[in-house]
Amino acid sequence: MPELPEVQTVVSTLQKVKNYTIKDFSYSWEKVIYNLSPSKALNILKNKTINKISRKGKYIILHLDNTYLICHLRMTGYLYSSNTIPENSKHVRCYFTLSDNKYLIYEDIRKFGGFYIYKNINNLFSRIGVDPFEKKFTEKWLSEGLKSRKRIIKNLLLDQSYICGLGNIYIDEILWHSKIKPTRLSHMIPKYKIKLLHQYTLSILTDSIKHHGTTIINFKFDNMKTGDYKNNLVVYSRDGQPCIDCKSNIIKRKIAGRSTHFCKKCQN
DNA sequence: CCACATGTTTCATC
DNA sequence: TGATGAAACATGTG
Repeated sequence: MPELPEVQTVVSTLQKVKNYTIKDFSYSWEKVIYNLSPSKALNILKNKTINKISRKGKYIILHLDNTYLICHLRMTGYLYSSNTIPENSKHVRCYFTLSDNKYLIYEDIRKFGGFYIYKNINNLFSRIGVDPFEKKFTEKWLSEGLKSRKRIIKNLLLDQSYICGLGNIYIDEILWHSKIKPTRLSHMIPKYKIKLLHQYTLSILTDSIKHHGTTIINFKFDNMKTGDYKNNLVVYSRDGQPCIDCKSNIIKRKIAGRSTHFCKKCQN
């Protein structure tokens, strides 16, 4: 479920585990760490301190001593800290016991998400592109990227190796605000719309972060809290309802293999 | 039973 | 090469 604003929300609330040390690791699903066996993971993580918690794209990065513990929530991941382990929660896939009787707990209904453990952060950075909140994300950079590719804009914006952090919901929202049809080829988008695309990418993500992201089905953070940017969505999950600008019906179609919502009249 | 779900990776194919 | 689409991952809901 989570895209950039939801992941940022999680990262903000996880600041409270900063300076805690990992003492133990327990799991109920052996594939919860993508690139290592659980026993090797424990060997590496044991007694390492969480020095910093940051984010790139949809990845949560825990900076340990000489090691990175990276979490991707995929569709239904829920990473939070607590003083107790939940007794009757069906979906706890693993948890890290921290110093001072704190826990870092990972729940995941669909088991798509999980962790990577890397010595070198370039293992991650080399496969993902520019985060919209990085300095590199300028109108000029975006414009050159769109012109040099000839791809359906929805597909391109979903491509995490180009821009990382955007997902299905926010792309639909950003394209509506920018008046760009999701099937438009990237090199055919006029300059003034690229300017809008750049501006709305930043303003919509910023706005959503202020609302702690969007909870439609599963997104939770901290202690069962939910985001309320849902009330600000203008196209996503509003198919059949009137466009807030022109009143014609919002269309839902499969594009790039994902359900895509847009206004036929406003977006060209 | 079927379709669908805020994501990413892999593989076959154009 | 580069892009696309389908499948796989696994579970739940309507």
